[in-house]
Order: sequence, then C-alpha cells, then structure tokens
Amino acid sequence: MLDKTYQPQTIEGEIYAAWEKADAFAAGRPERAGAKPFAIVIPPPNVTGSLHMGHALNNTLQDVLVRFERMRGRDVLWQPGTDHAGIATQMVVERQLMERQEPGRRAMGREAFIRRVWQWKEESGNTIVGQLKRLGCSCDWSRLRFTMDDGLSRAVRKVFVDLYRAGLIYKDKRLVNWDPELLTAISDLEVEQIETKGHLWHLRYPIEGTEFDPDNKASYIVVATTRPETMLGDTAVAVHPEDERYKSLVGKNAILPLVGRRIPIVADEYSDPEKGSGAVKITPAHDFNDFDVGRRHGLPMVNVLSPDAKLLLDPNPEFAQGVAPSAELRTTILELNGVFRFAARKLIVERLESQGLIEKIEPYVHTVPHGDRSNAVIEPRLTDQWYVDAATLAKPAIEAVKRGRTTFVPKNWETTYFHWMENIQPWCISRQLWWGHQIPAWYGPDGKAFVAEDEAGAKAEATSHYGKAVALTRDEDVLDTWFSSALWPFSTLGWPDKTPELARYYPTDVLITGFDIIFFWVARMMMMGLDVMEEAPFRDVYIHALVRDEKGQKMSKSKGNVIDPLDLIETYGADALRFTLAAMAAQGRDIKLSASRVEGYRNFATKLWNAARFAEINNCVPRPDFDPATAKVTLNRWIAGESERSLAAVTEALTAFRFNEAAGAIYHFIWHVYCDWYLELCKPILAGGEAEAAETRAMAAFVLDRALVLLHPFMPFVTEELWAERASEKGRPSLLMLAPWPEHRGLADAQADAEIGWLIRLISEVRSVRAEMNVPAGAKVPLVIAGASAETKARVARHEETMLRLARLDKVEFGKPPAGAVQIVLDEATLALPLAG
RNA sequence: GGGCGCGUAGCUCAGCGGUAUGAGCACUGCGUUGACAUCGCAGGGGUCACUGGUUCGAUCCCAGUCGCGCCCACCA
Repeated sequence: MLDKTYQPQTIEGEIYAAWEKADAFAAGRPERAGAKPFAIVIPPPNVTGSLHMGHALNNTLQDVLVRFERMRGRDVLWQPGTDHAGIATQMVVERQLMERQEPGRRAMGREAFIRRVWQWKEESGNTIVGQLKRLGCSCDWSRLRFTMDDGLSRAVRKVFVDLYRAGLIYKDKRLVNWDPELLTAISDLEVEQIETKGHLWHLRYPIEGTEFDPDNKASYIVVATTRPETMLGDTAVAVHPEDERYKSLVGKNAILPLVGRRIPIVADEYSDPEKGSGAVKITPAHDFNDFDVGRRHGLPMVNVLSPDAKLLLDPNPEFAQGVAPSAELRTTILELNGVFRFAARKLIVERLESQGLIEKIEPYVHTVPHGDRSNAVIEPRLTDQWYVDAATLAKPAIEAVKRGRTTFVPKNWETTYFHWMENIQPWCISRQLWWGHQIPAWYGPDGKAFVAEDEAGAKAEATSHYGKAVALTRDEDVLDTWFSSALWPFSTLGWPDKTPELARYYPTDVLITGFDIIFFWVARMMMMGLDVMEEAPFRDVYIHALVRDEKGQKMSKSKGNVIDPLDLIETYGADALRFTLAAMAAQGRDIKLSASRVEGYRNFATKLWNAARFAEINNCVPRPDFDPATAKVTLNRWIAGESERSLAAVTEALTAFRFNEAAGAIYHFIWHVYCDWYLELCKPILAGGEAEAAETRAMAAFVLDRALVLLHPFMPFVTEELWAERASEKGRPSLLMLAPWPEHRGLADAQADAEIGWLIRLISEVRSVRAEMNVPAGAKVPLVIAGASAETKARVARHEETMLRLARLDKVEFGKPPAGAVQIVLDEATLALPLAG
C-alpha cells in the first residue's frame, strides 16, 4: 500500500542507485537490435565547480531528451565529463594557498604547484558529478572524461601539431590583451568592456623648431587621451589628411614632452576630426588602433609597461632618438621608473601641468577593458603568442550552418553566430599559466621552434635541422582552456584512435547549451570538428536562456540572490525542480525562477502519487491481455482517446525541443483530464456491474501506465517509484526508464468524445451556476432539462448517478423550465435550475 | 555605433490571425461521504505597453513611439 503522500527524499537516492546497479545509463542499453544511435556530449562543468541553477537547467533539458530518446528505442550515449578550466582552477588553488598561508605558486615552483592542483582535483573534482546524479542525470558514467586525461591530452597535442603543420597555428608578435593581475595574455572573449567614468586629458605637444609658448597656438599641437601615462611610448601624432587645421603640420615633427623624443606628425584617416582635438597621439605598443597606424607608417613600437603594469623606462633612453638626455630628463625617468601605471598617470599629469603642457581636462565616460576573471584593467601589450588562424577555420563552420548541416534552435542565434564568425580575429591560444595543456613546442639554442607531439619528436626534428643534437627548452605556456573543450565531441570518443564509439556516435545529434558560450565553445567545436573530423560535431544546437532570480537579476554570489538547486531538491525533490525548469524553458527567454513554482510542481507529483494510490485501492492493475481498442464503456473509450492526444502532444513537442509545451501537455492530461474527470467519472462504474468494472480497472491502469511513461523524462524518480510499486505483482520489467515509449494506436472515438465532453460541460455549467448563486454546497437542487433530444435523454439515463453526485443535484427531470429558473443552453437542450433568487 | 530579445491576471511566466476554456503562486467562497488539505470544486482579477497600418477580423503580422534587458564593437 502506498503512503498517503509522496516523500521524494526517502526514495530518490535508492532509485538512482538501482538505475546504476542495473547499468541502465550505459550506451547500448537497453539492447535492441538495429537501434539508431543518439548522442549528446555534456557541456563539461568546471572540475572545481558545484551545481548551480544554470547547470540544473542545462542538464535537466539534456536528461529529458536523453530519457525520451532512450525510451523511443534509440541507442543513447550521454557522454559526461569535466573541464580543467585553466585560469579559474589555478585561481582557486592559489587562493587556497593564500588562505592557508602556505607558500605561493611561484615560491612552490611549477611542478609542485601542478601536483597540488591535481590533488585538489582528486579531492573535490567529483563533487559536481555527485550533484548531477542527485538531479537524476542519466549519463553513461562509465565513460566519464576529464579534459586533462591522458587520452584527451594526446588529442590536444595531435591537433596542435596538425594545425601547426597546416599553417593554421603559428606564433606571432602582436598586441594582446594582457591581464596585469594574472600576468597572462587572454583572448578577446575574456575581456569585458566596462563603462567607466574617467577623464580626457588634452596634452600640448610642442612643434619641433618653435619655441613652446602656451599662448602661441602655433607652437604646439593638442592631442587628447584617456591614458596619459602611455604618452611615454608615443611614436607619432596623426591627423586626418583632409583636416585643414593641421595640413601644414603634416611632415613636421613634434617633441614628445618629458622624453624629448622627436615624433612625426603623420596624415592618417584613422584620425577623426570630430573627436577630441582632431589630432591623436599614436602609441603603437599600447593600443590596438595605434598598432595598425604604426604598421602603416613604419613607426617604431616603444613598450613602456612591464608585465605587472609598472612603467618601464630605460635610464639611457635610446628612444630619445639622438636627443641627448638632459639632466632633467634623467631625473624624470628615474622618478617614473617602476611606478605602477595609475600612480604614474598622476605623476605624469602633474609634471605636464607644471610645464603648461595641459590644455584642459574634461570628465569623460568611456569603456575600459577588464579581464573577466581578475577584473583588472587590461593593457594591450606587445608579446609573442601562439595563434589559431580562426578566419580560415571559420569558413567551413559558417558553411555548415548556412547549408543546414547544423541547425540552431531557436533559429535566430544563427545570426549571432554568423556575425561573429564572419568577423573573427586570430584566436590567441597561449596563456602564461601553469595549469593546463603545456604547448608542445621546443626551442633550439637560436630560438627556433620545433613543434611535435612529444619531446623525442621535437629532438629528432631539431637534430636534423641543426645537423647535431642540441639542448631544447620547452615552451612554458599552456593552452587556452577552450582549446581542449573545442575537441570535446570527438576527443571524448577516443580520437585520434579509430574507436567503435567514435564511428558510432560522431557526429552527435544535439548539443544543449547556454547562449553565453556560443562563441567560447560552440563556434570552436564547429571549427575543430569540421577541420579534424571533416564533419560538424552536431546536427542541432539547442540554446537555452539564463536562469535568473525571481526579480530578473542575474544570480551572483555578491548579490546574495543565488538559489541553490540542491536546496530546492532537498525541499521539494529533484522531480519538482526538473519539471519546473523544463516547464519554464520556453525558447528565447530568460527564466526567472521562484520557489513557489517548484512547490506547485511538487504538489503535482503528490497528485500523481495519489492517483496511483486510487488505482491501487481499486485494484486497477495493468492486464497484459488488455487491448484498449476493444473497450466498450464510453468513458473508457474517451480516456483512451485522450491519452493518445497527450501522447502525440508530448512526443511532438519534445521532438521539436519545445520542453515547456511537452511539460504542459502531460501536466494537463494527468491533472485536469485523468484525475479531475476520468477518475471521478469511473467511480460509479467501478462500483457497478462486474464486466464494466473489470474493463474500467484495466483501462485506469493502462492509462496511468501511459501517463507514467510520458512523464518519466521530466520526473524520473516518482514515475519510477510508482512503476516499480505497481510492477511488483506482475513481473514486468521494473525499470520504467527502459520501458518503450507508447505507440500511437488510433484510439480516439468521436462518439465517446462527444458524450463525455457533454457530460463534463453539463457538470461544469451546473457547478458554475451554483457558485454564482451562492448555493450552499450541502444543498441539493433539481435540474430540469427542456427540449432534450432522445440522445440527450439517453445520455442522462446513462450518467444520471454521476451527474447527481458531481453536480450535487437531487434529481434530473425533463419538462418546461419553472418560472424564475436559471437557464443554461447546452447543445439543443436548455438546462434550468429552479433556484430561489 | 551595430545586433538580438522582452513589455499578456496582483506576482512569475505560457500562448495565439478568429470572442484570452492559459499555468504556478497569491486572493475570495464552499467542501474533510476514504485517491489526494503537499488537496478538491468554484470564483474575482486582463483596454494582451502606446500609436498608426495590413485584414472581414490583430493581443498575435508590418511600421513607428515609449519603457526594460542582453550581446557585439578599437574609437582618442
């Protein structure tokens, strides 16, 4: 006998254990001949992370799909794994060292530090796996992978070497986004532009050959800048070629204040006459635009910042370019040297001001680049880094989507994808970190790089290059964490080996992920998949929204508005949380989550539980020999048809990734069709003649089973529990998750629909009138039906008992409506309730 | 500067070219004769942001306005 209420906490763990014990999630289960494969790779969560609402949504949707397809007979592989998350993980461990007042990373040395990170990974790396299990995720855990596994690392090295040999990976000296806090280059995607209040300093640069006089405008040219400290690295001033104000100055030189260097005034269309003073200082080593201008004009690049953003000045500045450094200049240099950039800014401004070299200072709002991890202000810096030729790899990736080989759902994300892919910049993949895949490049004594999958390979190449064995040093940098995740769809399947899994499950069917990593991850998987496997890694890409709090704010620890999915699971059960997330996953909209909604769906689980309890009490057990198509009782024919409609609705919606519609359809069917009406209407039949009662018991059980199956992808625990409970007597397979999805049998019956529809409307109408007229519930009233057809009379005869009970009537009669009665028109008949006004 | 999305019940959201049978929560009334008080039944509550247009008909399609959010972009 089932308990009166459903207690998820007491059974979810056991059920999950039973699934694992039965090996129910393994690819190839259940064994069915000729099953079509269906594969999903999980977006690998950070090893050090713990389950947040975004994971809960993402993985619920995947599990719904995976369970659905498994029940539909597909051979499902849901490939799980975790990501090493280079910067994030390194920061976590570094912070931990600091908190424990242990020696820092550099004091520790590279090897010891990496050992430490691995240790941390072993200790807490599988927290998130346990949490995914708590959610009910049916991944094939026997295939769990980690981006720094031996196998995946081998894939990384091989792809790196192959792309290098194909000229698609190269080393280049360019400006990069430099994070002066983490002391590493980062990619464009890891930079956030943040609107900041600052100032615009208008600086006067004296013209060579004139005596600088603040009152003589001809003696200087004004340039505007938001970063005055970079002026030390200026190597030109640019004006627009058409700008009449400055035409006469082009070709002349300015003298760089404080430094004394002679810098040319050049004409370049980059300069915008509308902006600032119309003349712009050019600092090629510290600004992306200036870098281009510098290249066009062959300007020298003067780096004035050390990696940690301190000014770095040569006390014997060659860059003064022939101007002998005066004593004053030397003092200035010594004073500024090694000063942190923002302090230096202040010093430089003061110094310029004292010399009358500042025309004005305006308040100015502009966007300033910040590192997304460190939150430090990024400095463009000229360094040697490794790059992927993304523009070349992007071409087939664009084609694949244009030709419909891969489809985004919702479709409008394709616009975003195309826009980014068509304007893609070289991808900087080297990071000056320790935690990650070390770049497989070794350098000879003269700095020549030898790229190979291992040191022996590099040595062989070096030996043949130099004609003798030489000492090699390995590149110290590691790869961007997204490099290894870009290979995820095939590296997890065993590539570069030709494994059976790779042949069977690649390309995968669908990727489910959030829009925030379309560029970071989806685009890169497309590029790598097409290049390495020559086939796009997935057929569909389903993009879901972000989960926000109930006020629509992004959840963040600092705001304190984080809803922990594990808390909700603890309180309401995993099923309720899953159902909520699926029901709210409408396409193209953020999800504002509130606990009350979860509570509502917990109640839904209870409702279902009690329907099963009703079935149990009334002995409604599934009969293997029962064929619903042979049902004779109108009510039974009706509910069979209704169950077909919900089957079609759920199947169709899930096939089209409309999770909310699917959830809504099964919810409506179970609660508002099966429970509200069928179970109520079948009570008198169960108490009546044996033949009809037996058929009804069988039908009630048949439809309940169907409901459990349809609901299972959303609420796997409660459905499994009820299935097992009901199965115990009959020896059918007890694992609902391996049961087949129902087939459409064409059970709809128009006559039954009409009759039961009529009955439901009649009862509803009478109830409605009673409520409006404030008739006490205990009071029974008569119903008089006028103009009833023979059919109506027959229907009343068949359902009179039900009508009396559910509409609280004391009798039903035919005849003229009494004067003053409330009348309702239902089909051809008029219902009249003689109620005292 | 480009691009995307959103404004529907008190709140959080579905939905849709044909009178909004909308969902959860909240609210009101009635109800514990055994499936279910973690409940049932019924009810109140919506000029579907605004203005034009297309249409027999618009909340839905189109244009514009207002409000809100997000993404991309090197602007001094």
